[in-house]
Amino acid sequence: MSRTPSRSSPAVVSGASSQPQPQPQRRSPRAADGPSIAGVAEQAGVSVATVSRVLNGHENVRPATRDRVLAAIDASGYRVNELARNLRTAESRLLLTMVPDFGNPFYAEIVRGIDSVARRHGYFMLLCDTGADPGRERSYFDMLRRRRADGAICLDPATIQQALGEASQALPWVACCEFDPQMGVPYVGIDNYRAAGDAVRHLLTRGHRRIGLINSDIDYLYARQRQQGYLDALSDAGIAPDPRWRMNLNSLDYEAGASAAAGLMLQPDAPSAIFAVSDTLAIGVIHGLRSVGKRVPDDVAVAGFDDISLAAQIDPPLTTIAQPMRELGETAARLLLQRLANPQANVPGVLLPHRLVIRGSA
Amino acid sequence: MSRTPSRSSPAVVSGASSQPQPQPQRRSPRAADGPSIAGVAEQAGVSVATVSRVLNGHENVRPATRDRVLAAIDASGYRVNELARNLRTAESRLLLTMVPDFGNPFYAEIVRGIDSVARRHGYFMLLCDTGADPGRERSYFDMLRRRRADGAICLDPATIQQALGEASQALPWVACCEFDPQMGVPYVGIDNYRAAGDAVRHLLTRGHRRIGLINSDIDYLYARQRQQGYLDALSDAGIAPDPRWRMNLNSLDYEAGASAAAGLMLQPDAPSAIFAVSDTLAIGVIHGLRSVGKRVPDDVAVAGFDDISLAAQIDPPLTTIAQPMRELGETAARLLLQRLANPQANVPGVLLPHRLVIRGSA
DNA sequence: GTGAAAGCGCTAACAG
DNA sequence: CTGTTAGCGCTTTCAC
Repeated sequence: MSRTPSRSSPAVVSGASSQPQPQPQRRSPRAADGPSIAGVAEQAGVSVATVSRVLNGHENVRPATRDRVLAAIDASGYRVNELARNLRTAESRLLLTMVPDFGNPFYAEIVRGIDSVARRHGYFMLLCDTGADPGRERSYFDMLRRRRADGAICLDPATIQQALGEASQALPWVACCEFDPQMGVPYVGIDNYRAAGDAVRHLLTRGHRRIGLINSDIDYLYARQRQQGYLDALSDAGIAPDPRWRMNLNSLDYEAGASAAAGLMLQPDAPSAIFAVSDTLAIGVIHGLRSVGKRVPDDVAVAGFDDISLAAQIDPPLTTIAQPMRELGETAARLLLQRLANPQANVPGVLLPHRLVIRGSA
Repeated sequence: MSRTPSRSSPAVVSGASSQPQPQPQRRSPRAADGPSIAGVAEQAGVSVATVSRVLNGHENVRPATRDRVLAAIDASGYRVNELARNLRTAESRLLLTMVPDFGNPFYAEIVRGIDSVARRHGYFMLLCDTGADPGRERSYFDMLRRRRADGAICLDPATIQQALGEASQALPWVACCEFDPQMGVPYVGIDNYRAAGDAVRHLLTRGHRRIGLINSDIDYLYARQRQQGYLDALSDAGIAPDPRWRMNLNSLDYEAGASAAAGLMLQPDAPSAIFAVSDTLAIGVIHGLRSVGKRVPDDVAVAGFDDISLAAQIDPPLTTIAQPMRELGETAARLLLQRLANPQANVPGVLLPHRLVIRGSA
């Protein structure tokens, strides 16, 4: 077998470094880094302005000249220095996406959506894992102020967004999934209240009366909205929700769901169904249920939320609320691009439809 | 319930945009964007050089002057324009990380490792999903040439890395997980050959003789190495590997694993154990096995590779080879930083230890 | 200690 | 059509 992993002593297999501690030193401004636009101009026998024109595809260049420039570019292996271009045009063509945890598959698909429209519009996307930490969040917002990025999409808890306060109001950003309509920031999300109600009503339809809720941190607006949807759906059915059926977790990890479910089952009058506000949680719940000898859905039914691709793969397949993840990301990116194009226009808030997906778990 | 999702018509809930098609226009260079360093200098009654000095924490500034500058900065809400700074210092402080599919949880943890050391060294990390597409790969490498980024970490298939050819040899990048030692590019990874052998030998120990291999695209060096490890382990045990037990998939999705496993079971003399080269595949395999009525591990044992956090959660818990994902990422980032700090130093290739984790599936 | 001035490489008027 | 020129905002010698 292999040695036990050891942080301190990776096995050096070949070569050697003369610099054990990485201590980046500034790259010399005058490094032999290939030619600048001036070099190309000289080589082609034209002015830098002309080179710039062909670089940017302007019309007013005689074909012969253009060809000469192109040849010079080719011969010299020239590449524009975007740093310089960006300074001149006052834009970085970089978009920030801030997520609380990019290990969660839910975000992966959203981020793909953002990335695809960003790229289609000539922007690159920088993915930032904030860990739902206000400090990190703030430091990323600072990138906007420092012109490191042109705009941002924030998926962090609404509470954190609010903490940024009015100071950030004017910055070019939009909220995705988590948003406070009052804040005046463009947003895209779903109707969490109704979606949660749909899930609970499905459980009700299946004959369940004791329905537990495994919720995430209440810092998330979606957590509050889904809880309300759950509460009201129960009340509407003439059921008085027992507070002991509800749990709030500060993590969406599988493990968190597993131990929460196991805990819930310890109660004398334990729920016969559990609604978890995230598929990752729900998958953990199923695991936790099994660990205390409960069968799903026979002993306890489980419903999740998001419909990540994994949901259909586990045993039993997960009944869940599908969010249009890809579309959420795409819309967020489009809203941001709109705002960038037209800073003073008021950009809409958008709600996308969700869908109940019934599988084996409930 | 809700309407069916529709790509073309998101429900606009509030506000309205005057610009339906995002058509970014250049931000005016002279925008009212807060003061520049010159403004601060004027306000503090000093030169821009002095402001720059306090900004960068240089020693030779009289405390009184420093305070005056700091006050001016504070009062004006000044933020350095990193675009300008970057042009001047000829570095972007941006690192690229290229992954073939960032939906795979395996990469998430590696990327976290990269991100943490990058940030600790004052760099931001741009995550790029190449989809294992050479064209996208190339375009990201171009960011290095255009100075959009200072360095890159590539997790894409070795075949693609090689396709980049010598042209990229001089660029500041390192390979992670996928690497060709011959290429002269710094790398970090594990001993895939031995790791695969360890997995297969474990299956052998459990008494299995007919062991299937569900492999990924052979473009990946790891796929070839793990296959060889599998083959040799079998041969060493005096078993002639049946080619019908082997499958190559061009995806690591759960679905791919599921249908591959189902297919494998159709054979007359189907394997009694399956080694999948990725946990995501293995999870799909278990699902696929179940769908054709096979129990795991009683009818068919399953071993995976990676040890993503999900592996312990599914039923049955997955026996797998653990890769030190976090450490792989951290090491890759450190190697890159080393290379940046000292371009001509030859940076080492590093192999990190793996570990067999025995759970319920095999 | 502090200031003046020279660029980093590029784009965009403005002339011609 | 093409060239000249003036910066974008910052860092960094080089004087004083």
